[in-house]
Amino acid sequence: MSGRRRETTSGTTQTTLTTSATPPFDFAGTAYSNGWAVLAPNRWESDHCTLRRTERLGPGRVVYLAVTGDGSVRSPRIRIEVSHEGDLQASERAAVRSAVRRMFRLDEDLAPFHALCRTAGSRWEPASRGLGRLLRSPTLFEDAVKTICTTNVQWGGTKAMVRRLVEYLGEPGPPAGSTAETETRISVSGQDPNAFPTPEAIAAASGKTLEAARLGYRAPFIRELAERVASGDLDLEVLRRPELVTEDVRRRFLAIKGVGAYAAATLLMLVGRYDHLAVDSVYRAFVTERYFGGESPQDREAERIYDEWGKWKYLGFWYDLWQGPEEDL
DNA sequence: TTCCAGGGGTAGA
DNA sequence: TCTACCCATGGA
Repeated sequence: MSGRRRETTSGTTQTTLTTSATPPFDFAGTAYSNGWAVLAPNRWESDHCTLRRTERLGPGRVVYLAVTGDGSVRSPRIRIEVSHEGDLQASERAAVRSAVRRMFRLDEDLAPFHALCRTAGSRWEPASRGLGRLLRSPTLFEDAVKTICTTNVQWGGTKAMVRRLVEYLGEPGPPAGSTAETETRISVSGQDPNAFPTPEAIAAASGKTLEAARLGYRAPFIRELAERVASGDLDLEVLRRPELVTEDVRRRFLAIKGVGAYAAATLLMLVGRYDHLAVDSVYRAFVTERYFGGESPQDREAERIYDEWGKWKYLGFWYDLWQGPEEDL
């Protein structure tokens, strides 16, 4: 990890940090892997292969991140440009590095999955070259709120709900600077969004504010989740611990109101457990077309398609979907 | 207007 | 454990 700082004319400072990833690692294939890259406060610039994000480091302390890869698969490095006011303390640099490493799963061992891909046939072989690290959020709270916002709604609705939550309840970052580099950022990405709202902010939101976010029947679920996390009644982060039994983690996800089988499987994926498939309309449509000749199977039958992937079945399906239905079986 | 989405909660069997 | 019904919202 290294750092370099540069003053701008607006009082905003840009500090560049770098961190490494264990090869094989595909930066773009990780950042733009599952849709999370376009849910606020993330935004994906495909032209520059850059993931941007507004990140809250503490009360009144919000920074902008621009994350890029160096294109190397074998000795990959990640560059994090932090736009901030004042000095970026050592603890804040560590927090930024930790957030990015968690988002890109840089400490997750996918070697067994990649090994499976090399033996699963030509369709999956490309995934062994650094794919399968599905983007996630710095906190499990943010991931849980976003997952609930994916239920029973089209993707455009999910994006709109999350965008409104961020706009109405997130903390704004510092005003944009005026250097050429910063102006490039503005011209490319538009107005920077707020940071993702804290559990406390959502718990304390007025009824009118949540109503304006148009979360529909999800609003009381998200409110209750925020209240439980803010009060300390629910510690989501402990569910990331690898020593926990997957089925216990799943039961604890299912105990969250608004989380059913689909959302629990999604959250398990987000904590690095791929044993369960998130069977939704996308899954059903894909396997119906690719494996059942267009005739809708029962869910149990549909799930058996990926049995051979064992504890990696979520990623087995994810890459199958990524490849699309066209290729011959 | 009707259907349904990257479903889930609840009641009743 | 299974089914039926209901749940806001918005796009097609």
